[in-house]
Amino acid sequence: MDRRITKKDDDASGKERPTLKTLAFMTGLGVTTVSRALKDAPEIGAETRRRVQLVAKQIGYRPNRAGVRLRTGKTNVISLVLNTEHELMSFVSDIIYGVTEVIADTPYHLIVTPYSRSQDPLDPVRYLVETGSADGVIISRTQPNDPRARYMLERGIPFATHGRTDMGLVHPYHDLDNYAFAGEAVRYLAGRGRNRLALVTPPVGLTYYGHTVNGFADALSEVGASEVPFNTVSIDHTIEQIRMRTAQLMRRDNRPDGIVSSAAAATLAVVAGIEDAGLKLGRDVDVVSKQSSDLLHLFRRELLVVNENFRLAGSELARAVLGWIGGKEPGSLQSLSKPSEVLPYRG
Amino acid sequence: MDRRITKKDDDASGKERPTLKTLAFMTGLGVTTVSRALKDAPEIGAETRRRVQLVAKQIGYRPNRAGVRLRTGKTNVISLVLNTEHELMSFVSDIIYGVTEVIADTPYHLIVTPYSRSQDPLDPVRYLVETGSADGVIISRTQPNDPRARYMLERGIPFATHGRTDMGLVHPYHDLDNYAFAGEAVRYLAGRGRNRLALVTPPVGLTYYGHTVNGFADALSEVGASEVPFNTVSIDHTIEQIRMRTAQLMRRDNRPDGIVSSAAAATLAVVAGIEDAGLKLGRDVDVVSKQSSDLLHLFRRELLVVNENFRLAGSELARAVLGWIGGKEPGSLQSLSKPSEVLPYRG
DNA sequence: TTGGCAATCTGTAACGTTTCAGTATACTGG
DNA sequence: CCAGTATACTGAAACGTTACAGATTGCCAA
Repeated sequence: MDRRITKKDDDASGKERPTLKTLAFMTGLGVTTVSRALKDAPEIGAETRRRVQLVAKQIGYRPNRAGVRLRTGKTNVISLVLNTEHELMSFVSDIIYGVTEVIADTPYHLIVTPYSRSQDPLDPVRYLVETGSADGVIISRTQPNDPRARYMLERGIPFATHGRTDMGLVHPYHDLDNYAFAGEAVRYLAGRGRNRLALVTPPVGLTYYGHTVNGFADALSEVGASEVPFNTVSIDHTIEQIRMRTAQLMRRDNRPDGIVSSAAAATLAVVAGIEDAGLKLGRDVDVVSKQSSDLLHLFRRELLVVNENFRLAGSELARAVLGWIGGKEPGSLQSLSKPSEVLPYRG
Repeated sequence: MDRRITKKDDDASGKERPTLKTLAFMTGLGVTTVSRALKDAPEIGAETRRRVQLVAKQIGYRPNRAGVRLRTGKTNVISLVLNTEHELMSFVSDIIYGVTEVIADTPYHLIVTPYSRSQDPLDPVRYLVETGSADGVIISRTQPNDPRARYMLERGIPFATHGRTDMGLVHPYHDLDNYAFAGEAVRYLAGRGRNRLALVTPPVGLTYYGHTVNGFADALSEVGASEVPFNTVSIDHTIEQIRMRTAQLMRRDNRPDGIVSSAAAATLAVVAGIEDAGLKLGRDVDVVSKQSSDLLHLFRRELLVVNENFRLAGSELARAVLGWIGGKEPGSLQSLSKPSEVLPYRG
């Protein structure tokens, strides 16, 4: 046997990052044994196992991600796919923080995969799947018939959606009950005597657009109020557009006396529009708005708010993906948050 | 030669992701040749090179990240290290988008590495460096004497800081000129006849705290105005705290008639506090505030704003890190943004 | 002719991990 | 005492890539 001295036969020297080989050398075992001992394989003697684990802890052994990934295909990465144009502000950081909270004491890393308006939303997902860059994926801006969900379901890659789909396919999701939100909002406004209501909708095409619109409509007929159509804007429009069109709306004869808004940023614009039209919030019109951080009441105390917790959403989505990766049933990884009740300014 | 048939000798079948071996088989070359042809090595014949690259493009070859990483140590990852408690809202998503914009057409992925208040800020950085999880790092909340920067400089890992240090060590950074910001703000207020000014500072301990305070002080004496001390808050305090203490401040005899605020969220609280004290913005007191999205003017049109572009910051930071990784001089990768001028509400 | 050299190309080893197919030892029941 | 088997361990191969150290060919100068 021609046994040449190779570069690393003088292992366990000191400065280099320890590997299984280092551990094997230190314990006098084979790398196979060390590998199995570290993952509590049953065919390793109890004492050996403890010994290996002790040494590993002592010298701060951390498995090399590239090694694991190359051998097993497991990336220990989950990817959050984000639209870099639409996603409104604070939203994103909260979700990210929620996700990181959950994966903090797992080996998982979070990578952010962006896509822009010009691209097909399927592109980034296809990239992730084709290159095997992640073990799990989180997507938002979910549509009733979502090609991304369908694609990942076909390829068998675990994912979770922020928002539900409606394709008769089962997969993990987290969503706010926007049907309930819109309903609560309408009932609250009706309780204050408002009966000509307008809705600032979510982006047309997303699933929760439908939920919101339905909740709004159903509650309207329940309380016997009427809708003032306001289809010219959604929360995806710019501040300027929303503001202008709200002002137009509020100058009409049959202007609404109550508005339900699906997002805080849009609400700022709506209020500006209302005031542009010379009307006063709380007197001429009441506005109920979702918000994700507690800013609207600083803005105008007359605003009526419903809180949505995006940090929670991030956590739930991460939990769902990890659960699926871990072998749980996708159907058991779905969660729906109730919105808070409608909150007027308190003291 | 005992040449056993191994699992993958029947390569190039179709469904599997193509590797160098696949390309080698298809072109009839060795994997070494293919590898070098793809990176335009000079010792490969021009025609061979073109041929390999053509085939590679045709079948959509993408180098396996784990393979490259294992072999070379290059991760093709850059990490953004974030504090999950302090970082204020929209801030974060803008930076992320800025970063992703720059790395979009590079092989780099962005991973978000969080740390919480309870932890030593050095922890996540140490983790990244020790596990070799990234080729480059971006940190924020930079301090004059920043242990993280020092640590990474020692280890020789490329990084960029959002904000400058003051340790006599040179490294890439991007920063807003907060000295200029505070100065402009003071001069603007003085121009409106305000001469008893207070400052809502950045978090004590961060480098730009000093810049801001100095810019404020120097401009004060330049214009002959006086400072009303307001050291009880910084923009790291909660909305409630800022609001309460502003109200207290504004009820005192020697209350300021002008306030400079270092962050939009704090400004909301400041305004609330002003109004709690029964005073009117624009009449009793003027407020100049930095903001990163165009919301403050919707909030109160009397506010005077200075814009800070965090998306640009993200791009600059990413460019800086990539530049350093690519071998440029760290000293050449520093950039300082001028703040916008002070903007009153326009029509 | 021959030695040298440039131009192209190639096999092998190595990065760190897990899995497959064992091997060595001790113990069991007949 | 032996076959059979459970227990505890091990070497080699493989994942996909790059670097090192050649190998082969053709050409030119001496």
